[in-house]
Amino acid sequence: MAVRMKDIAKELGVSLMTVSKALRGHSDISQETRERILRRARELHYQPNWIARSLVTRQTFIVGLVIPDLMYSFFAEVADGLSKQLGPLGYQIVLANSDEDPATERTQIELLLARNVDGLVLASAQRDWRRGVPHILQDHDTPFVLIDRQPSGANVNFVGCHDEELGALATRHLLEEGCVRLAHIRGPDNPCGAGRLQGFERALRKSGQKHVTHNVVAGGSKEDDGYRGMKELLKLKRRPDGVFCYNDAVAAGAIKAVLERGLKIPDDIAIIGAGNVHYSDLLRVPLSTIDQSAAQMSETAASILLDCMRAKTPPEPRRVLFPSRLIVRESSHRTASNKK
Amino acid sequence: MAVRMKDIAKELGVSLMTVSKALRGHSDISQETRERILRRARELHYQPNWIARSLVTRQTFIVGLVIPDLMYSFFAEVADGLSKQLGPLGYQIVLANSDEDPATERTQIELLLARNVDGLVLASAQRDWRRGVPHILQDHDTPFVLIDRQPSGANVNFVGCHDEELGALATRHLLEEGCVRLAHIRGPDNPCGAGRLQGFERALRKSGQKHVTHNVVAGGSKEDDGYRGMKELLKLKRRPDGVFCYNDAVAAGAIKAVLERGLKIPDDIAIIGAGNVHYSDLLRVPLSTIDQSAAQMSETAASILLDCMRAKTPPEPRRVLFPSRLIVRESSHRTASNKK
DNA sequence: CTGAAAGCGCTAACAG
DNA sequence: CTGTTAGCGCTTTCAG
Repeated sequence: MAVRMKDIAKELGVSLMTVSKALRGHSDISQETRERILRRARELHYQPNWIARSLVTRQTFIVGLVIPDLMYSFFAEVADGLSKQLGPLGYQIVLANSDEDPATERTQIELLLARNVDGLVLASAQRDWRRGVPHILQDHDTPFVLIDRQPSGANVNFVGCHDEELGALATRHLLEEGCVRLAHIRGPDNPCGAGRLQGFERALRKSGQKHVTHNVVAGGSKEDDGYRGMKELLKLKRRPDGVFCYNDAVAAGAIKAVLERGLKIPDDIAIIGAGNVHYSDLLRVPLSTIDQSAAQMSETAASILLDCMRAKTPPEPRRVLFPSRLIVRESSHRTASNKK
Repeated sequence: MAVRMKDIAKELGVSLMTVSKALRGHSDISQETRERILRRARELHYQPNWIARSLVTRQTFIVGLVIPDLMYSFFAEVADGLSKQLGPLGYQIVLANSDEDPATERTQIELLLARNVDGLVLASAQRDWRRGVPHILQDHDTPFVLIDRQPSGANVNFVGCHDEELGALATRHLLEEGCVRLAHIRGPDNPCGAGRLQGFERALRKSGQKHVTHNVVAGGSKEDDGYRGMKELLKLKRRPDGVFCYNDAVAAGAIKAVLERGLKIPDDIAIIGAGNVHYSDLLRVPLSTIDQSAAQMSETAASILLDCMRAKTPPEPRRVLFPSRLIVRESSHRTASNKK
């Protein structure tokens, strides 16, 4: 059994409180007693019981991170960044994987709240934020920051990028590269997937080019979804020559499907993803993508969360949008001869 | 403020105990009272306070996962597998990133234990397991499973593969492909890195081929380490024609360095990694690797841990070694003409 | 079937 | 400077 304060106190013939204070560096303990206590505690490998401490202080030094997927390296990067920011301050992170399912996400959030986490970072899988999660979160006054997935018109902390712009940026790039039969393998049915789709469509409308056609196929957020989506596109009589994929994982799947079919990227089909995942320049065909600054995002999310956790009264919600940055690599960069 | 049992009890005019029992489905509560309580609890979105509950039951339903790196997708796969196994049973996972540093790892383990986690999964960064961690773990009787990183001769739960065999397998493959100037970009200075290195050297000795030379360069476990390691190898007068990399991340970095130098893979240099990370067949040059069955590993680790957590008395430590499976892709597969 | 008493390991507030 | 008292929200034990 682990040592408790009581044990140290009894052994040293002082009261439990004296031990408690000494251990936490309270000033009103004599130099000598403090040292005696600290030494003995060290010898016994004493570690304060955080469960007990949390029960009274109402602080757990735990932050919950809810993400739809760990395998997609974008969220692994977020998790990594968050733990690097928060770890040195004594926080640990509880990971909850919603697997892109709104109901699972709800349950996980509830559990996290029941554990009295000090804060929450959510890449939400909710289709409609307003009806899903808010009231659970509002009952508890646990601060939270949404990340990556933008909730439609809710006044909450958010760090991410403007999805519609992102979609438009990717699409304009394909147009500029001379693609005339565009397609989009869309993401999940949530604000994020919807936003990128809208950006795609808006950019097409604005381009004003009459001869440009387009298609949208169902996708998702994972590699498999991209693979299937692209297969479907390849069945079309007039197959696309430029495809914007919801994210890099989807794009990776799409590339696979194209190469299997024996077509060339970008000559036959140009491809662009989103996320700028850390290995995307090492892919079969180095992947063009829209950078979302994952590292900075998690850094910002962490600092907003910290502000909230430290504040007495909840600060005004902040929304930080990082600019979408186009990164052109081989998968979409057509040589002059290929452009029309 | 969140609702407590006390609130429900007062409101319904029953005792706190009755609520507690009803909520946990105790049989000795009348049908009617139970329903009244359950209904009200649901209406109020009551969630039991796990901190309080844990303090008395000594169960947190939290499992700690300590890994040296999240970005290397192998561990992300482990984290994912673990949470998929344990999640449905009501467990959540606290992530602790040791960043390949033994001291950080120790601190993280101590914190996890102070949080009374029910169990621990460790991909340990300790150089020498015996002097590092055991006594911290033995004081607490928290069950734990080591994963991937094999401790030298300690009788504890372990799930992973035989590193020396893995190294030998990779090396034999390179020899069979006709490489004659082998090199190894080694991993961290721990049993795992050491084992793979030994396998490399053993396979070379056994091959008995006199004209085969070899080199070993310092590396690490990340992409950068591989990049730097390969750069160093490329400086040699007689540069290697076959390189075994500690893991896939290192191999990805190595590939980058080779391509930047304008050399061909596998014709000029064959490369093989380890881990069979999920995107390795999508890499610039599809990566040959040794599969370590990440998914099955985490599944097995989870089930061993569960057995321990449920058992009254600690079961005999189990060690499960998965076979290393060679996966040949383009990065090491030389055409006949290239073989000597 | 229901509830009162005691306590998990710790800290806040105050009294000596 | 040190110690006492009173909980945090829940469960365990045992008496009604």
